[in-house]
Amino acid sequence: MVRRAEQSNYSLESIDRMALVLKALEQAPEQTLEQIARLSGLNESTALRYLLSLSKHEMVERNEASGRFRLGLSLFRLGSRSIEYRDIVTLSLPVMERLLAQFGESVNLATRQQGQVMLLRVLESATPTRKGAKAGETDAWHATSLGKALLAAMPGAEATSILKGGPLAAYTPTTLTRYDDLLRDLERAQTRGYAIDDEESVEGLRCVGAAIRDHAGVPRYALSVSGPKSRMPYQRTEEIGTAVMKGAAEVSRALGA
Amino acid sequence: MVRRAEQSNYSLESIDRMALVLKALEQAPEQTLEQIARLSGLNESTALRYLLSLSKHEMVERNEASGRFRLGLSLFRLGSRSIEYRDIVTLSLPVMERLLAQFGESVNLATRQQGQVMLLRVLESATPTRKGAKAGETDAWHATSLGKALLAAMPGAEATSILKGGPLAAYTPTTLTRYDDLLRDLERAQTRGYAIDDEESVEGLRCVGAAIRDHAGVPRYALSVSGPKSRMPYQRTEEIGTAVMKGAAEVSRALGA
DNA sequence: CGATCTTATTTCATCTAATGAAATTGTCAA
DNA sequence: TTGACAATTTCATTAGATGAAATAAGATCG
Repeated sequence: MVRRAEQSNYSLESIDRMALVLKALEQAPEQTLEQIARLSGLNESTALRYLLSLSKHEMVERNEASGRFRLGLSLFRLGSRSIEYRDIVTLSLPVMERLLAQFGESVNLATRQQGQVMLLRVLESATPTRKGAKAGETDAWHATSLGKALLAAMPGAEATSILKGGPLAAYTPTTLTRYDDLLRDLERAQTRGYAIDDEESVEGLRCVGAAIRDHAGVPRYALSVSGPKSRMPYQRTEEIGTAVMKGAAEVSRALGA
Repeated sequence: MVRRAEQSNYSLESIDRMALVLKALEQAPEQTLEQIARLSGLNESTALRYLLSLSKHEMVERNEASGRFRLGLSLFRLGSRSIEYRDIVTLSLPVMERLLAQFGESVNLATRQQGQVMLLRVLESATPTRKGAKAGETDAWHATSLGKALLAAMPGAEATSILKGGPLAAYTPTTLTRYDDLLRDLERAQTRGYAIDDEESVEGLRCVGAAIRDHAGVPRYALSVSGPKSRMPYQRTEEIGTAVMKGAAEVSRALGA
């Protein structure tokens, strides 16, 4: 009954082109036909046809006044459905709620998506100082506890190939932009069991994160707690880190790791 | 510069077929090729090609063990982007937060999408008893305060055409399933300024909602507060209803109504 | 108020690339 | 082992996608 497709040339070009259009629309909130054509590399006629066709299904909308195009609400509906029934979301929710209740800081769940780290769910701290990250956003691999927790948990070769994808951008003065520093940090995370982001992505923000392994033992998700450094002194970081690690292990077990 | 497409035959069939596939995938969390082909009306070969092509872009994923198909995480990412920059979401957030703080009950924002009422944003009450609705879900027009608030605010002919779409399904014993009853209820909502859902969609749940008008005065969104009837006696319903109505008017003004 | 410019939309001849019936292959269950 | 079932691949056919060029609608400027 189960047989997996092997042919790579088994792909519709129109779907690839549609994906190019959507990828272009992701780049900015609202764009003109010209911009979209340029970004997607499609002929203007073709880009317009894709945009109008997608509009019909509300996957693309346009600003009535300016005629510009933007991503449509059908995508929001489909996207909501796409995580609704995932085990990872339902299984980690109780753990996330417990961490939020215990420490009062924001709790985040992320996964790998198209080579990036994407937030799946965010439980926000009730305090006014919070990062304000939203599910669906993508984070840097090397500058967040979520990304580093995943990197530290995966085979070295895989981590290397991800990091080779681009330079280590500096988001703050403490971002680890040197390869050696990062590798050492990942080793520390490995022995410690959780990764630390000490203002490396956002100034004033400290996070601790640990990887979650799926049924096959693959580190596919990561759990983190993040808060302003004023409320996250190093001693507390250790305490929270241990709890995050335990929580991640608990979810891993629930997934059948 | 702005010229609007008029030709309806300006649409790519491959995009229509892709939409059929995605629509089929929305019906259930995970499906076999056969189910998807049947639901979408496509030939199995064709359906498979679309599914594999969409998989390449992570808009579709498959269960490794069973080979079944499901909606992919790219859609979640795209969907998040699609509401990120909308005025309605940013403008109503402060109002929603104020209502949550004031009454301690869940606050919901919805819009029309593909002929249905879809939740755009939900701020959940901190109490354990809460509906647990999630953004992206769709609600019944005739059995929720959000739907009824929209119906009551739109021209009668439009409301009628929406309601003619199907029978008035009964979700609870108090759901208004008779056309006359519903119309009378909508009239009451009109004079009152907000709609009430008194356990009409979920037993034990009471909601009050009001419509938000866009810059052109079209009732495009709705705001509601929902809570268990134990905490929503009629007197409080009135108080909250007035606040919701005022909040909705505030957002309408912010949108330029 | 008209001319000009910019950008979106439409047309249409060409031929790429999508289709689906049938054959094949892999898995599961007996 | 052997069917039975469902997924995958092949391939001849032609539907339907493409893009260059023409057109139309606003916007801007003099």
